[in-house]
Amino acid sequence: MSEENQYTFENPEYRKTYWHTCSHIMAQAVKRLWPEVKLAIGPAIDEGWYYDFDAPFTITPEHLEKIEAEMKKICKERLPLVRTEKPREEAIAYMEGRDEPYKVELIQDLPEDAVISFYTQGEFTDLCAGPHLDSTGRVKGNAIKLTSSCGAYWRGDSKRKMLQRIYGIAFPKKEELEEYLTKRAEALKRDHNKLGRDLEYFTTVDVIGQGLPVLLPKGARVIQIMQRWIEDLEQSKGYLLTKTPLMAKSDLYKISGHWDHYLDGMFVLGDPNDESKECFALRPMTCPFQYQVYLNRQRSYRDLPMRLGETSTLFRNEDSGEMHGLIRVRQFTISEGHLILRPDQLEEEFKGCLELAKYCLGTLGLLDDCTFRFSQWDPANPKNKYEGTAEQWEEAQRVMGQILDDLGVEYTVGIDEAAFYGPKLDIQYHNVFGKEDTLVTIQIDMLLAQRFGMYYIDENGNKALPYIIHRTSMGCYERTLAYLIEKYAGALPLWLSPVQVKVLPITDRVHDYAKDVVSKLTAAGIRAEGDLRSEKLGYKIREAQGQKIPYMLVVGDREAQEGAVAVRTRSGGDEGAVSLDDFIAKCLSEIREKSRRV
RNA sequence: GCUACUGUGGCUCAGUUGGUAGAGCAGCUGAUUCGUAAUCAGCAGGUCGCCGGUUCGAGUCCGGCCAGUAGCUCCA
Repeated sequence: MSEENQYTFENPEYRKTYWHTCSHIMAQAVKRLWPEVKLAIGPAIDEGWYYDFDAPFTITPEHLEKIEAEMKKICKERLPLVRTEKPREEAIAYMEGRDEPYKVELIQDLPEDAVISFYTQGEFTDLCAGPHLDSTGRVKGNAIKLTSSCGAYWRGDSKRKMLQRIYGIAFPKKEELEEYLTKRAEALKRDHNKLGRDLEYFTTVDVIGQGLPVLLPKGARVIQIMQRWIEDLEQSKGYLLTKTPLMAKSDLYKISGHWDHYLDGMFVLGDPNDESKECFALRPMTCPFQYQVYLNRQRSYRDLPMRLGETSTLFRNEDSGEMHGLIRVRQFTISEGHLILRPDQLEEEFKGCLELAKYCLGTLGLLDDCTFRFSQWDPANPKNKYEGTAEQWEEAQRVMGQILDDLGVEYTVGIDEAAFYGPKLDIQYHNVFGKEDTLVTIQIDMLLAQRFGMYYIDENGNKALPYIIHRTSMGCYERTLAYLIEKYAGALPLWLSPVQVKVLPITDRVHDYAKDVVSKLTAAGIRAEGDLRSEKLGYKIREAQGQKIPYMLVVGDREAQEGAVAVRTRSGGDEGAVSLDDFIAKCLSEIREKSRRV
C-alpha cells in the first residue's frame, strides 16, 4: 500500500480505524443523551462496529434515531481525539470516579505491565488501545446507520449480565452507505428461511416442534437427488454403505464418552437416574454405531483402510434459541462416514476425504464461498471438555497441521473448537446474515478406537490400534439445501431443480400434445410437469418464473404440428422453437455436464 | 437458555381511545382458448397462535405457554 492511499477506505486498517472511531462517537452520543448508561466495550468488526451498553431502559429503534442525530452533531463539532496514558491505579481510580464499573473491570484484568491508554474527544473519554482518526470531523455524519440493537452477555459469558448491543455501519460517502444498505436488503431476499418456505421446500408446524422442519415435496426431492449422488459417489471411492440404528441404550454412549460430555444435548428416552430400567437415547452422532460394523469380527491390517459411509439421521437437543430454518435443527441427516486406518495411511486417507469434500462442494457450487478452519483444543478449557492426554492432542494436531500444510490448505485456527476426541478441519460457510456455520468437517481421532477396543492384527501378528477419521462429504442435507437456496436465490442448477421443465400449452387444443411432451421428458429421466389450466400463457409463465423453473416449454398449434417445443429459460427468456428430441438431448447433456463439474 | 421484537383466512397486509373481523393475491365454480411475467365474473374461506385473567363486553388491556425473527451464549 503506497503512502497516498493509506488513508482511504479501501485500506482495511483505515476502515477499521474509521469504524472504531465511530463506535466512540456512538458511545459519546449515548452518554450525552442518557448519562446514566454504563459503557462496556465497543470494537470495530468486519462490517462496521458495535458498542455494548448497560442501560436501565430498553433500547428501541427510536433511541437509535436519536443517537444517530447526536452522532451527526459530534461529527460536525470536529472534536480532536487525544491519546493519553495513565498508570494502572490512576486509571482505575479515574474510571471509578466516572462510575464506569465495566471499564474498571477491564483495566483490572489487563496484565500488570500493560500500557493503559485513553482517548478523549471533547467531554468524552474512553479506555482504548486505539488507533483512532485524529478528529470526529473525519467521520461523515450523514453516512452513519445504526442497524440494530440486541442483547449480548458481558464478556461473552452467559452467566453474567446481559447488556444491550448496538450495531452500526458507516462510510465516507452517503451513496456508499446507501449502496451497502441496498445490497444488504438484496441479500436478505435470498434468506432460505423465507425463500425456502415461499418456494415450498420446507415448512415448520407448531405442534411438531422447534427445529423439526417438514420437508415438502420439492425439498425432499432435492435432498433425494443429493443423497443418491453422494451414496453412489462414495461407493465409487471405496466406501462401504452401512445402516445402523437411530437409538441405543445409554451403555453405548457411556463407552463413547458422549454420556459424560453431551448428555444435555441428547434426547433421552427413559429415566437416566433409574438404574433398574433400560434407558435409551436418540443418537446425536453415528460414530459408536458405525464402529460396531468394524467390531463385527476381528480385523487384519489387510482390512484397512476400512471406509464406512452412512446417510445418517441424527438428533440433537439444541437450546430453544439456537434453531434457524434448515441451518440449525434438532433432527438432520448427514453424509456421515468413518475411516478406520493404520497410522501410515492417515495422510493419504485424510487427503482423500478433503478432495472428496471439495469435489462435492465444488459440484454444488458452494466451494468458492467456503473458508477452512483448523479447529484445535484448548488445554485450559474450563469445562474439562477434552479427552486424552496432552501428548495425544499435540500429536494429532501436529499430524493434521502437517497434512494441511502439505496440501497447501489456507486455513484459520480455531482454538477451543475441536471435538472432545480430536482436532478438526472445518469447512465453513456464511449465510445471508453473515453468520458462519460448519458445512463439512474432517476430524482425526486417536482416542475412541481404544475406548471401543477396535484393535486390528498387524503384519507381525500383534494387536494394534487404528486411527479413525470422522468425516462428511457434503455435510448434512438440510443445511446444504439451505445454503443452496441462498446461493442461487432459489434458482437451483438444472440438475438439482426439483422440477426441471414445465410444459405450458397455449390452448386446450394442445393438451394432448403437452401431456405427450411431459411423458417423453419423464421417460428420458427429466423431471417435468404440465400446466394444463385454462389460463393465458403470460399467467403460466409468470407463475413458472416465480417458481424458478429452469425451462418452460411453450406448446401451441405450431409446435404440436411440428413435434417441437418453444423453449423459454428462467434467465434468458424466449429462445425459440426446437424439436422435442433436440431439446431432450440438450437438456440431458446439460444435466450431465453441470453435475460432473468440479 | 438469555435480551428484544413479532404472531389476524395459504400469502401480503388493514382493523380508530376495548363494542363483537376487512382487502388484494392464492383457492373453488363458471365463462374465456387467448403465442412469452397477472382475462373476466361469481363463490367460499378466520374459535384473530394457545390457555387463563380484568371487563357488561377483548383481535385490541394483563399473565403464562407455544411458535417465528435478530443477536448473545452454545454447537459432538
